[in-house]
Amino acid sequence: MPRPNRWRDVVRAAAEEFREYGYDGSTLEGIADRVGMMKGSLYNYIDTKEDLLIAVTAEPVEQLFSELRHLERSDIAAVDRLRALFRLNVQLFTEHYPAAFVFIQERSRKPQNEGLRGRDHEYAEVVERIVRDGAARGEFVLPGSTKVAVRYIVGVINSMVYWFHPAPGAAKNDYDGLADELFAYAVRGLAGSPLGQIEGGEVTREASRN
Amino acid sequence: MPRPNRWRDVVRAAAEEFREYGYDGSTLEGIADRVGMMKGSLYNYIDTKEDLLIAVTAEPVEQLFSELRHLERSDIAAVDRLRALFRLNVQLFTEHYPAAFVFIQERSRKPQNEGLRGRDHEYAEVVERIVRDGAARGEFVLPGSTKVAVRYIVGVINSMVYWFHPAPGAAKNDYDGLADELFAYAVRGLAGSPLGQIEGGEVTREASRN
Amino acid sequence: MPRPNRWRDVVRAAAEEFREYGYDGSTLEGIADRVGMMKGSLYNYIDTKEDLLIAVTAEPVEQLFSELRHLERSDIAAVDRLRALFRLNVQLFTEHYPAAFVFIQERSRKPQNEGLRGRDHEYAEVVERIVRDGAARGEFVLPGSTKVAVRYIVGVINSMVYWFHPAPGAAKNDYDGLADELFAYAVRGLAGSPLGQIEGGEVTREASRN
Amino acid sequence: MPRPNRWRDVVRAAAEEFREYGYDGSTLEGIADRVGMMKGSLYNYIDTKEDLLIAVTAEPVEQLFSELRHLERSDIAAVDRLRALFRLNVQLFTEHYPAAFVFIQERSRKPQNEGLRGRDHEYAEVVERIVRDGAARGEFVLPGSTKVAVRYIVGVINSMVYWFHPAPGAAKNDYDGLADELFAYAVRGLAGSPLGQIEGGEVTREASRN
DNA sequence: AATGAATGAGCCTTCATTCAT
DNA sequence: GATGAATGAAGGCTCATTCAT
Repeated sequence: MPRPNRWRDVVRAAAEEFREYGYDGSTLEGIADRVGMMKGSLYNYIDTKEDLLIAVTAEPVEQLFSELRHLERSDIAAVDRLRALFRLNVQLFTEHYPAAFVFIQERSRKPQNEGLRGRDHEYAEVVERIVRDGAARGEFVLPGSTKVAVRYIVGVINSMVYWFHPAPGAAKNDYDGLADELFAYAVRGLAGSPLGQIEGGEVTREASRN
Repeated sequence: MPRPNRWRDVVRAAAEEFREYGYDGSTLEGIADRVGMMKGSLYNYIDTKEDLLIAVTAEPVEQLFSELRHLERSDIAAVDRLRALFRLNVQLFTEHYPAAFVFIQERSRKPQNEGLRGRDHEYAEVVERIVRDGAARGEFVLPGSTKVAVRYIVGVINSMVYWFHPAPGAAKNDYDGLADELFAYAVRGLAGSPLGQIEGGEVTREASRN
Repeated sequence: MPRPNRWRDVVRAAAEEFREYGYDGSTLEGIADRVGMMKGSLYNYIDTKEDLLIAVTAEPVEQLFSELRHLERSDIAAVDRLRALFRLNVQLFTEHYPAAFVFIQERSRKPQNEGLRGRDHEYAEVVERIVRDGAARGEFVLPGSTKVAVRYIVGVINSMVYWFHPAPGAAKNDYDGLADELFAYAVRGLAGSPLGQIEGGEVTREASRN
Repeated sequence: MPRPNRWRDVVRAAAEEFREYGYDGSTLEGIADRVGMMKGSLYNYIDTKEDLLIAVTAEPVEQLFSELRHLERSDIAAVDRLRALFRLNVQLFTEHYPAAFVFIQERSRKPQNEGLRGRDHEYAEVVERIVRDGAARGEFVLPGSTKVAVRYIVGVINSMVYWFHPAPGAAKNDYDGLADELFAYAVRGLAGSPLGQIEGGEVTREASRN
């Protein structure tokens, strides 16, 4: 009788605990409780608490980057790549909400976290390539430095974790409409040109119910 | 030789410690060290560690809200109010960087923090009034719900704390240009209408050096 | 080699420490030292220091009350019930001296201790029933209120803890003679009727060696 | 303008604080609060906290012993001396309730307290002389050792502090009746010879209202 | 793999005591 | 005498981590 490996449960529990109390505020005992084991048993899976932080974010992050690589290889307009980026992120948040929250929230912690910070930086570089490309092609008009433009986009996307709470059990694409809506703001602003001019990714009203 | 009251020093030290390690990761001893006193002495000023979190954010937050009230009483276009909002925030970040960072970072902690969360909500309401007003006047065009528009703006502003590091000793208005630049993105988007159409608050290139 | 559970040791150590320094004057470290563990390890058994106070007194107190219930069900004269009560208490003191001392000493502490105080009151009620019954049967003659009579008896019994120090390793009934001697004073006073009139429980001189 | 010396207030405050929380559970700040001064100011009156414990009990104890000396010089029957002893104690409790409570409660604390313990012993000696004398004269009949008889009497008297709460503002002799009532029990026991045989000190029913 | 007891370092908080003003 | 700030030594409690079973 094969005993199911509980590593996944452990990681999920850790994600939820970190989500709720933050990394420092979380307790190995709290995590063990969620899984239904003793805190000592966690050390059959990890060496240190920090391992859990890495594990929590690892898979979702790798998945995102894998998809980002696909995206960057595609031969579409910068706007469309940007729209896809928004969707990818919303999909990630939908499927891995706690992990995503934890990543965003913990990336600026002092000790260690080099891993998280490094990934954060890589992500910004992806956005930067899209922005630069779009600017070069005339799709985007940057009134200032590229850097600010990039941070603006990254900020819009990351700040979602503070207000976007996917319904439990939501499917990957359930919030694509929301992604498009936010994307629309990012690209044409609050007062920007009419929506019609941005083709594709129809924004549905229902999407913003969250 | 008068013994100066060190409450201000204590709050400043706490702000910096929280900034660096987060609230949970911070130590009263660490804070006391920065002030140059024993950790026990802190209790001449506070009752619990949590008091420091409140104290750190209290003054800057009150200052911001006081200015927001002024702003809301003014009789200018919604766009202009929004631009002013961006400047106010950047000025706040400039003058109270650690406190602002701590506020943004800690507002989603679980235990307590009702105070922070309440202020967070109030802030969103201010933005909401500006957005609604602008939409009513035709200054803004909302393709989706107001809620998302508001969160978009709030997100753009708040996410600054993760990349905006004012020079030590910077003066209040040193980064108004940066505020305008970010404001421009918020209002006309990455691909929006030419900058010229948005009067006032000229964006200077130098502003984005940070 | 089985690791024995040390809860009993912990409780015993706590009883001795409390006995010696009082609850407030006692230290978890002091208790842990007696058991031979680190103070932090105590928290595998308790949640707070107060738990130890409860644990120390719980078993002896329950044992006493269990025996009191037996006693009250018996169908003997009030004098005899009272004599039995004295013996029960002395036996309790003999077997659980530190715990008994701690109970008596700490029951009037301010914070909490509702448990102790409640038991104290229950005990007085048992005595009251004996006294009332004896008065009704003409065995006792109360010159004043029942209340004072009850407190007189309770006082005589409780005050033993301040001078009665059972020999280490003493057996349960080793001091029954002492109990009878004290009982004799309680019932016939310093100047009372000759001892012979009170049947049973012969008072031995040797008993008062303590 | 003569500033009234607050030493008395300090001692009274300490007595009440000790009464309520015990010596170890009491705080110099709590005491200072009652007097209306800062805890640091207490050190204008004392050198250490222990000084307060001594001060609290000193005067009442000295007063009692002074009266005991008078009593011992008097040439009356042992019974009468014993009755006077009960009255003296009740008067002391009436006039110095907190102090008396503190004395009784703290005398068995471990560190120091040699002073208190010494006085305790002296007191027992006084009682012993009365008991021995009464036994020699045939006023008392001791079925066992003198020691137990003495401890019996001391216990009856001391245990009063746990149930006797004089009305605030009560006068010295307000509870003489209660003293006599208790004395009656001490001398003739619960089942003893009729009250009438013990002359003097009429026991009033009202006395036992407390 | 899991358990539960133990460890040891560290944290928040308390408090008697000191001291410059 | 009084004040308020500071000290420094604990003390209760937490928690990541270890380990024998």
